[in-house]
Amino acid sequence: MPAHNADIAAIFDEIADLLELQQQNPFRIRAYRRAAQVARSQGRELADQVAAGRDLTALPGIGDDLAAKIAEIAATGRCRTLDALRKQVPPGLEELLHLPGLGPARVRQLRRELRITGPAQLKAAIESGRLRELRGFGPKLEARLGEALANPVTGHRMLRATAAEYARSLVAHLERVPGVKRVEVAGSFRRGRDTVGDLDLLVESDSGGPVVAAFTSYENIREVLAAGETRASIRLASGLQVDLRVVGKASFGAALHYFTGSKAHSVRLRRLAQRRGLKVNEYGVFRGARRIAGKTEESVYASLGLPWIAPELREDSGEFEAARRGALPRLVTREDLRGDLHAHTAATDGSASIEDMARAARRAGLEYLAIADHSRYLGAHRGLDADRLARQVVDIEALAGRIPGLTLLKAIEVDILEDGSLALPDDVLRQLDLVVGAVHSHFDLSERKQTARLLRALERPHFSVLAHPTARLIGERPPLNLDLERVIRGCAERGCFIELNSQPQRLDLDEAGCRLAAQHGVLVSIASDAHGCEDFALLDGGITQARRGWLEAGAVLNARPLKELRLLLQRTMH
DNA sequence: GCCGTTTTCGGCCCGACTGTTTTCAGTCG
Repeated sequence: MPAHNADIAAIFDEIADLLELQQQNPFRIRAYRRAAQVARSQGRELADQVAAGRDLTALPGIGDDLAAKIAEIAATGRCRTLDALRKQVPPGLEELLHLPGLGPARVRQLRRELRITGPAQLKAAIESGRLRELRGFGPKLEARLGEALANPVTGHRMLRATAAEYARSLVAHLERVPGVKRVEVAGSFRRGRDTVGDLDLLVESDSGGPVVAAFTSYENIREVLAAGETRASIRLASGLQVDLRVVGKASFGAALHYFTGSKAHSVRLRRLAQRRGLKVNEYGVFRGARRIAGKTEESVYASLGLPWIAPELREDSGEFEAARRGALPRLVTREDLRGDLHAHTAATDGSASIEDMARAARRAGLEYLAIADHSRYLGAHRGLDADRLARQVVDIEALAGRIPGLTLLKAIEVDILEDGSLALPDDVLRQLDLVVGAVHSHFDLSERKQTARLLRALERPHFSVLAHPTARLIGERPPLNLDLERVIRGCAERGCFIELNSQPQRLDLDEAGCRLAAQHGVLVSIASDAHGCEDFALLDGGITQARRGWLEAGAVLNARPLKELRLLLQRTMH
């Protein structure tokens, strides 16, 4: 089985955990953690890069040793270093390491003094009262560990769109506190990740006390995890953890930068500063005791000779190198979008008429809209067959010119069947402006079969855009077993396009897929997949994801003017 | 284990909060 980047990352993270338990050189441990991060953020499969003979030591944080380990994992799916470590460390210790409040030092202490090597023994030690006799373990830690053992970590991440609702009301709550001048959501939310593990709120105020007090007395709190002068953490009833920091005006930019992260990006920035004899912390950039920057993020970057880097790019996955070369992308914005190539109506599972959807699209600032309702396929209710599609085409044509500033395009979201054929015949598809193809069944084929299925679909005479390419539903359904790079190459060869579906649960392509598409010159259709008039707002989420994937307007199909779009689509409809 | 406009060895990001201490180690972000 070929090793994917996520597999490589998991192996490096586990090596780091095990080395930590053995109290090895912390910088060696950090190197493995960094490598895991780098592997995860790669757009292209490392295994493919190895096969293509690429020198992996060109990647940040990857030297001769780690490059060799990546090659080993790519070739064998295993890593001898990890295999050896696993023999030296009892398997339960790693589980203990992931409990809140336990780090390597305490896990080693548990093993040394109580012979505890796993969760079950820890539980027994708590129940027998032996745990609290250990130096450094008191009643609070005991209670916290007992809790964690009783309720195994959900570790669940929340959809960004869901977290946004909590963020909105928390921000409004804090903005009402006297003395608060500014509130920003930082963290992975600001970086635009599709899911967030927690919310990080940053407040500008001269005194932290009242802000912390207001924060920790917010309504839906399950528990206050920590509360100091300038910092506090709460857990909401929903389980969402929210962290607060309060800083003064002179530090706001530095703090916003620091709490936006990512950690890898921040660490990299601090190292750059260090080499220049500067120190960066959340209060500013310092030369000795003198603050030389920090009021704005721009000032922080500028003090290091760098242009401001957009939050979506801050993953230490090439943005520093690009910034130094003056080659940062001009990321696509919502204003760049001229149309939307995937929307539904009440004819299938949408809620509005063609005309209402068209007017809503116009209100959302779009110039063209493709009506792409579902085709009928096995088991689907109300999908369009050839006759109903023909009638819808007539309806769409009847609206031509009736909605000022908006052009309707005739399309279909046609099912890709198990064998790669499409659910409607060629002579029906031919009458449309574009064909959007999608997988809605047979999600569990092998990688070989699934890849072949999609490649066959792309080869159909009428096929324009591959919709939600991996069919993932975040937190519900994993992505298809797919050689995505092979499929993207297929799109390039065939002149087809690939979709970034903006539904919050899909956001499919992901950021790595976006980078792959751009590398292969395949234009991305950022689509709302709207099922109602309000759904064009979802395009914002798609744009955020596209920005995380380094996409510029030139790489986005529906940023093209209508005339140009028509030419591109015609080539897919011969 | 990585890395270099202070280079091939000697460094490696930084601070707040907690719990348990009695001056601080460990954890966390």
